[in-house]
Amino acid sequence: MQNLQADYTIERFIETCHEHRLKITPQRVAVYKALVRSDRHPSADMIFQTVKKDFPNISYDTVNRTLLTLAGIGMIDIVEVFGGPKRFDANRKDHHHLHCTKCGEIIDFEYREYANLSVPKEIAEKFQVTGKRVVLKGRCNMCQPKH
Amino acid sequence: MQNLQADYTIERFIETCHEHRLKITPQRVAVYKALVRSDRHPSADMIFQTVKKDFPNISYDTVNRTLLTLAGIGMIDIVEVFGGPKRFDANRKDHHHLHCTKCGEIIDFEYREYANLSVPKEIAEKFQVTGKRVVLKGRCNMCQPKH
DNA sequence: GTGATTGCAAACCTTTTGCACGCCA
DNA sequence: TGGCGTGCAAAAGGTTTGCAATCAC
Repeated sequence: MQNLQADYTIERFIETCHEHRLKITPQRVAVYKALVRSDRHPSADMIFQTVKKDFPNISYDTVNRTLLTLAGIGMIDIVEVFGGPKRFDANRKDHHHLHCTKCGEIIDFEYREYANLSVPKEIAEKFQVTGKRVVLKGRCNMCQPKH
Repeated sequence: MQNLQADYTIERFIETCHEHRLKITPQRVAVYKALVRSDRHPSADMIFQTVKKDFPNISYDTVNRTLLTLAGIGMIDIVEVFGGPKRFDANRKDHHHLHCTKCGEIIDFEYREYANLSVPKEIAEKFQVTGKRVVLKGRCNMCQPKH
């Protein structure tokens, strides 16, 4: 997973914020860093718990609003879930998801063959597609029924 | 959308309930029917509003619990969302989703070419895949930026 | 009859909102 | 300085839980 994060730099973060007229605050930087460092699609609360260690005074609200703001400008993603709190992702690489229907975990994977997924013509005409993802559902390693 | 629903019969519903030792109650039948008739991935509350017309005494709880129970035995699906309440789907056909990042709508589509999506070998070894879905993100017809 | 299911109410968790203060540009 | 962003507190929305009464089998 480590290499997935190579593309992120704080400089880039600052640049993108400027483009969108967003102020650079220590809180925003901290939230973004925490998200980039995680590979577990954390919820706002998980990020909050992490950031609080360095920023004891930060509020949950700020974390949540920052995540929504960053998602709004496309700097991070909101990940599809099957219930429960929103989960976020700073992984900008083309990747796909395994979803365990038992424990709810969402696991990233990359797969070249999915890169060229075509979009049906009728859809491309009406719908401006900005992202494609394959979601595989099933039971993860830990949740397989034992015999 | 009409044809998507052809496969559903109450007989089948009853049969599956029996297999799983679930009792057939009027509430369960009503909830299931309401879901089958909808093509909009309704939330528990949307189903509740519908069923209430015929069943003024049904409680939101019963609706919600019924949906979770049916999802638990695989008779219906919980649909991936990007925040907000759980959404359900009784469409058992192989289909895929358009997700509008603006209004949040999730739209079904079918596409033959996605039927044969391969699963990476490393994943097939560890992960018991029970479903595959392509999720396209973007702006729907209504939400396209106007010029 | 008996155990599963329902309806109700309270509790819980996440997200949203309004506002005054403080900080970044 | 001006306005955006933060922290706080309250409200709103969705989901879960416990329990007594009821219903399907």
